[in-house]
Amino acid sequence: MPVASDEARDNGPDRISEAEYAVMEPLWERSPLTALEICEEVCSRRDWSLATVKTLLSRLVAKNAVATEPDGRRFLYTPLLEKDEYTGSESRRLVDRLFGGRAAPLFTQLAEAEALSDDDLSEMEALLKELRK
Amino acid sequence: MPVASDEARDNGPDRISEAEYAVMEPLWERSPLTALEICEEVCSRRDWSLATVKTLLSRLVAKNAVATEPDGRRFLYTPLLEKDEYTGSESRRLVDRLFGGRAAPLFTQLAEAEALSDDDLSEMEALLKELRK
DNA sequence: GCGTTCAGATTACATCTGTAGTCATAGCAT
DNA sequence: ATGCTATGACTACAGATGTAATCTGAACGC
Repeated sequence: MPVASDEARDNGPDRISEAEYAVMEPLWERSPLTALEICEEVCSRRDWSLATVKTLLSRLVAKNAVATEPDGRRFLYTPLLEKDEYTGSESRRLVDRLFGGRAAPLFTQLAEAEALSDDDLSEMEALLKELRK
Repeated sequence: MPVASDEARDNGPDRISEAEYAVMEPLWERSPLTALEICEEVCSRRDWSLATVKTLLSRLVAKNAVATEPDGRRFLYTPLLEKDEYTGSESRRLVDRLFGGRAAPLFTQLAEAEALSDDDLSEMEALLKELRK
C-alpha cells in the first residue's frame, strides 16, 4: 500500500510554481485523477515525461496543495488548493506588486496592450453595474 | 575605467525577477542613477546590502534591461526596459496563464477578493466608457 | 508461489534567484 | 609617488524550479 507521507504538516499554503500550476489544471477540471491521467492531459502539451508529473505531484503534496487517497497500488490526487483561491491570490499579488494595489491601472495597461476583447468589455460593464448596485 | 561586460549579446529581453524588479523601480522614477543611489532607495526597505544591489544590477545588465554609462570610476545606470513594457507583459502573462487570455474573469476575481476600491470602480467606468467610443 | 511490472519514493542535476563576501583596480588625497 | 578607498567584477552558496532517471516494493498474471 502506498504510504501517505507523514510530513506535510499543516503549514500555511506555499506558493506553487508555474510547472506545478500546469499539473493543477486538470485536477481543477475533474478530480480525483491518477498521475497517469494527469500526464495524459499535460505531458504532450508541455512535452513532459510521466516522471516529471510525478515529481511535481509530490511537491504539490508537500506544499499541501493536493491530497492523496490510496486506490489499490496507486494514488488518486485531489486538489486542496481551490482554483479561485490560487488565481485570486496571484492576481492580487500582481496588482500589489506592479500597480501599488490599484486595479484600475492594470486594466489601463491591458487596454493599451489591446488585450481587452469586446466580450471582455461587455462582461466588465455588466459586472461593474452589478457592483454599483 | 570600469569595463563594460563584453557579454550582454543582444538576446531578446529576458524575464526579470522580483528582486530585480525592485531595483528597476527607482530607475523608472529617475535615471540615470548610481548603484549607491539605488541602494539608498531600496536597501533599507528590503533590508539589503549594497552588494546585493550591485549583483542585481549586473544581472539586469546581462539581461539587457538596463544600460551602463561610465562616469569616472563608476557607472550610471539607465533602464532599457520601460516600465510599461514590463507591467504590460507581466499583466498579459497573468491573464493568459490564469484566465485563458480573457480579462473579464480577472476582473471578477479581483471583485470577489474585494480588491477593488471605489476609486478603482470609478476609474474603470471611465476607462470602459472611453474604450467604447 | 513467483516473477514481472507499474506506482510512488528517492536521488540527480543544471539553472535561476536571493543574498552576500571577496578581489582587483582606478582615482583621490597628501 | 603612494597608500587609501570606493566601485565594479568575480566568487559563493543555499533554496527553488524544471526536468528527469533510478530504486523499491506491492499487486496481478499464471
